[in-house]
Amino acid sequence: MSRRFWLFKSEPSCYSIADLKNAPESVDCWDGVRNYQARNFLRDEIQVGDGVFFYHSNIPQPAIVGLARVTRAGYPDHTARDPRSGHFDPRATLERPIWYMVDVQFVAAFPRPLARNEFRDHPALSGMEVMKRGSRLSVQPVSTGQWQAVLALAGIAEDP
DNA sequence: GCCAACGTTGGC
DNA sequence: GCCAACGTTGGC
Repeated sequence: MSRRFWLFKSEPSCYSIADLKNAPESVDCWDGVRNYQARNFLRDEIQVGDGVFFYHSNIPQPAIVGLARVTRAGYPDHTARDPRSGHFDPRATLERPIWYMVDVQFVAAFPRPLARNEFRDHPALSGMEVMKRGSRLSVQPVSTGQWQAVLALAGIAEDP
C-alpha cells in the first residue's frame, strides 16, 4: 500500500499543533475519536508514514496549520477505559476496545495558517471533505492532488 | 452566542 | 426498522 494522506481536526483550545510539537519527541497519540467512520480510518486504513494535515476547528478562522506524519498504526484508545477521561466509554473492554487511535509526529507548522475559506474557490480544494457543509468527520481522507495543492499554497516545495 | 447539520439513542 | 428527540460539532 502506497502512502496516503489525511486531515485530522482538533479544536486548538483542546489540542493544538503546538501541543503536538511540544510533546516528547514531538510524538503523541491521537486519542478521543468517538465516531465510527473516523474510527474505521484509524483502525483499518491509516498506516505508518501517511501524511496528515493538522486542522484547527471551532475558531474564527478555521485553518490547516501544519503537517504531521503517522508513526504508529491503529491500536486501542486506552482513554475509552479510563473513567477519569472525558472520552470514557463504559462499553469498551480490553477484549473489545471499540475505539482506536494512531500516533502522529509533528513535521512542520505552515508559515501562516491556510484558512478554510481560501479553499472555497480553489479548483482542487473546494471539494475537500472539510469544505462540505455540516461536515463533522474529524479524520478525513485527502487525495494526493489535494495534498500537493495545499503544500503548494503553503509554499512548501518539497514534501517533507 | 447562534443555529444548522449531524450522529446516536431509544421508544414504539 | 422507523423516526423523533437529544446532545454535539463547528462555521459564522
